[in-house]
Amino acid sequence: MTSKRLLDKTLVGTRVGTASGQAGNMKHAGNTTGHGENVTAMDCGVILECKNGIIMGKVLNAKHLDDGPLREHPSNDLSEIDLPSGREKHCNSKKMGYSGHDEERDTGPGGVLKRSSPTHRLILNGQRLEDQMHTEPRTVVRRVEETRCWLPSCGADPSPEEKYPHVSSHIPVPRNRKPSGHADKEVMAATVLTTLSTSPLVLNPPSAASGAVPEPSSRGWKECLSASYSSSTSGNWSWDASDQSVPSTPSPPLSNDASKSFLLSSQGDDNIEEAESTHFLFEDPIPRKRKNSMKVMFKCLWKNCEKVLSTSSGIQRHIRTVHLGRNGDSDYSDGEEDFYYSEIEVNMDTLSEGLSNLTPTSPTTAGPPPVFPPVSDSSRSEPSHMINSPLSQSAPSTLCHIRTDHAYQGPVTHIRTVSIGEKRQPVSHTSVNKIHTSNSLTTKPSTGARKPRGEAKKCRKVYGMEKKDLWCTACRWKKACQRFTD
DNA sequence: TGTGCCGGGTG
DNA sequence: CACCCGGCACA
Repeated sequence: MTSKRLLDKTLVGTRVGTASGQAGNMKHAGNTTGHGENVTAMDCGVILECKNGIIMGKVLNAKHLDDGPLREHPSNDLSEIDLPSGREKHCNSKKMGYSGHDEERDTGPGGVLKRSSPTHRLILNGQRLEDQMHTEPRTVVRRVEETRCWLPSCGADPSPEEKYPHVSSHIPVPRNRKPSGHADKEVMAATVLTTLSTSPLVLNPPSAASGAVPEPSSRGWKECLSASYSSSTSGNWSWDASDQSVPSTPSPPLSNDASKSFLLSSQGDDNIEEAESTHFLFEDPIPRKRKNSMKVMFKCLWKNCEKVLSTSSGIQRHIRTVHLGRNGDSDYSDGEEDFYYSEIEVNMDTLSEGLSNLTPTSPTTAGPPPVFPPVSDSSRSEPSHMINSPLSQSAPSTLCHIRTDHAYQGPVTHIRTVSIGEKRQPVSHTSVNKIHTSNSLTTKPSTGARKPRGEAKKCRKVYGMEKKDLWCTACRWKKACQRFTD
């Protein structure tokens, strides 16, 4: 397990170019990793090195990283990539990453691939890379064999005898490919390279990047790779080659709008979670109240799930049983679950408030990520979540009393306002009541909630006990006065 | 403590 | 429903 994670985190730590802007986007979406310009990704003896926007692929023994010079192959020498269609979806649904709970990994400077990117998980021939690492001796240093990109957009000329269907799911493998063993490593290497190419920085190197990127070569493999992915048969996600934006995360399949959080774009039916995620993953505009109110939670990243559990074991079990279809009774874990959840810091205080405000009917939950408008001085002191909440828009931020109609009060109409601090709520204000019940722990049950006493004199005061017959019926019945309403 | 009135009981 | 009242919360 330890070794696996070590390898995984190495694998994910790849960065191409400087791309600070893109990296910033990714940072929003999750934890990042990577360490600067030249980053090496290694797994299963595959070394990927990114220099000036070119992915250098190497296959070697992980154990021999320090052994002598390594042969490097420019990106246009990417080797054979064989993604059986039956596996590709799986591959796409996996994220290449590490399980990690290592904060240092998570926050590496300029990182690109975030650990919450299940897409980058590499599974080849039904076997994960780390599995290979466990089963194969690492004693061979091999170079990645060269092959031409066969995709049409690359102008490649794949051998006619290769019957691979269309594009995307397969990249033809030379027939002289070695049937096993090292070949698998080569495949892995190629796949790693391919997977890494899905990085936004690779597909869309920012113009502000170092500028040292050799444009022709990078464009070539960019086109190949993006075209390959654009026609992915996974069906869950894809992006057009013309669309240079990239799914920031994989499976859970995501929007191709990398500028937005994957959570924002893909979880329309789970707004609460969405908002939470937004809150946690984006740069938090909401000042946290107290540090000691923070709690680490574990959020499932599976599409349309996003279950949040308080323990890593719990979330692993959830993923294992619910998403991976494994035996829930078995405690066996190869760590794959690690790739499908991420840690989030939950501010327990704001969480409850946020959940309260983000009811399914809340208009704020259906829109884009919150853009906090300039607020007035008076509202600036309010909690941030109030700014966009429906309540804050329809009601003054200050508490105001509610005057409710009563059956005894007759056809008296009021323009009523609802306030958080109010105890009593008309039954018709269901959405408001929801907010209150979840927002205020001190809210009492329906019994005992009273409206504030009115200022006006009532029949008793006006007429006195002596003239009780002059009282309104409500007063006589000890009900809310009909005659002298507030 | 007086007042307002909610909730519930009775017919 | 109409009527009544116990009991609570608030001023």
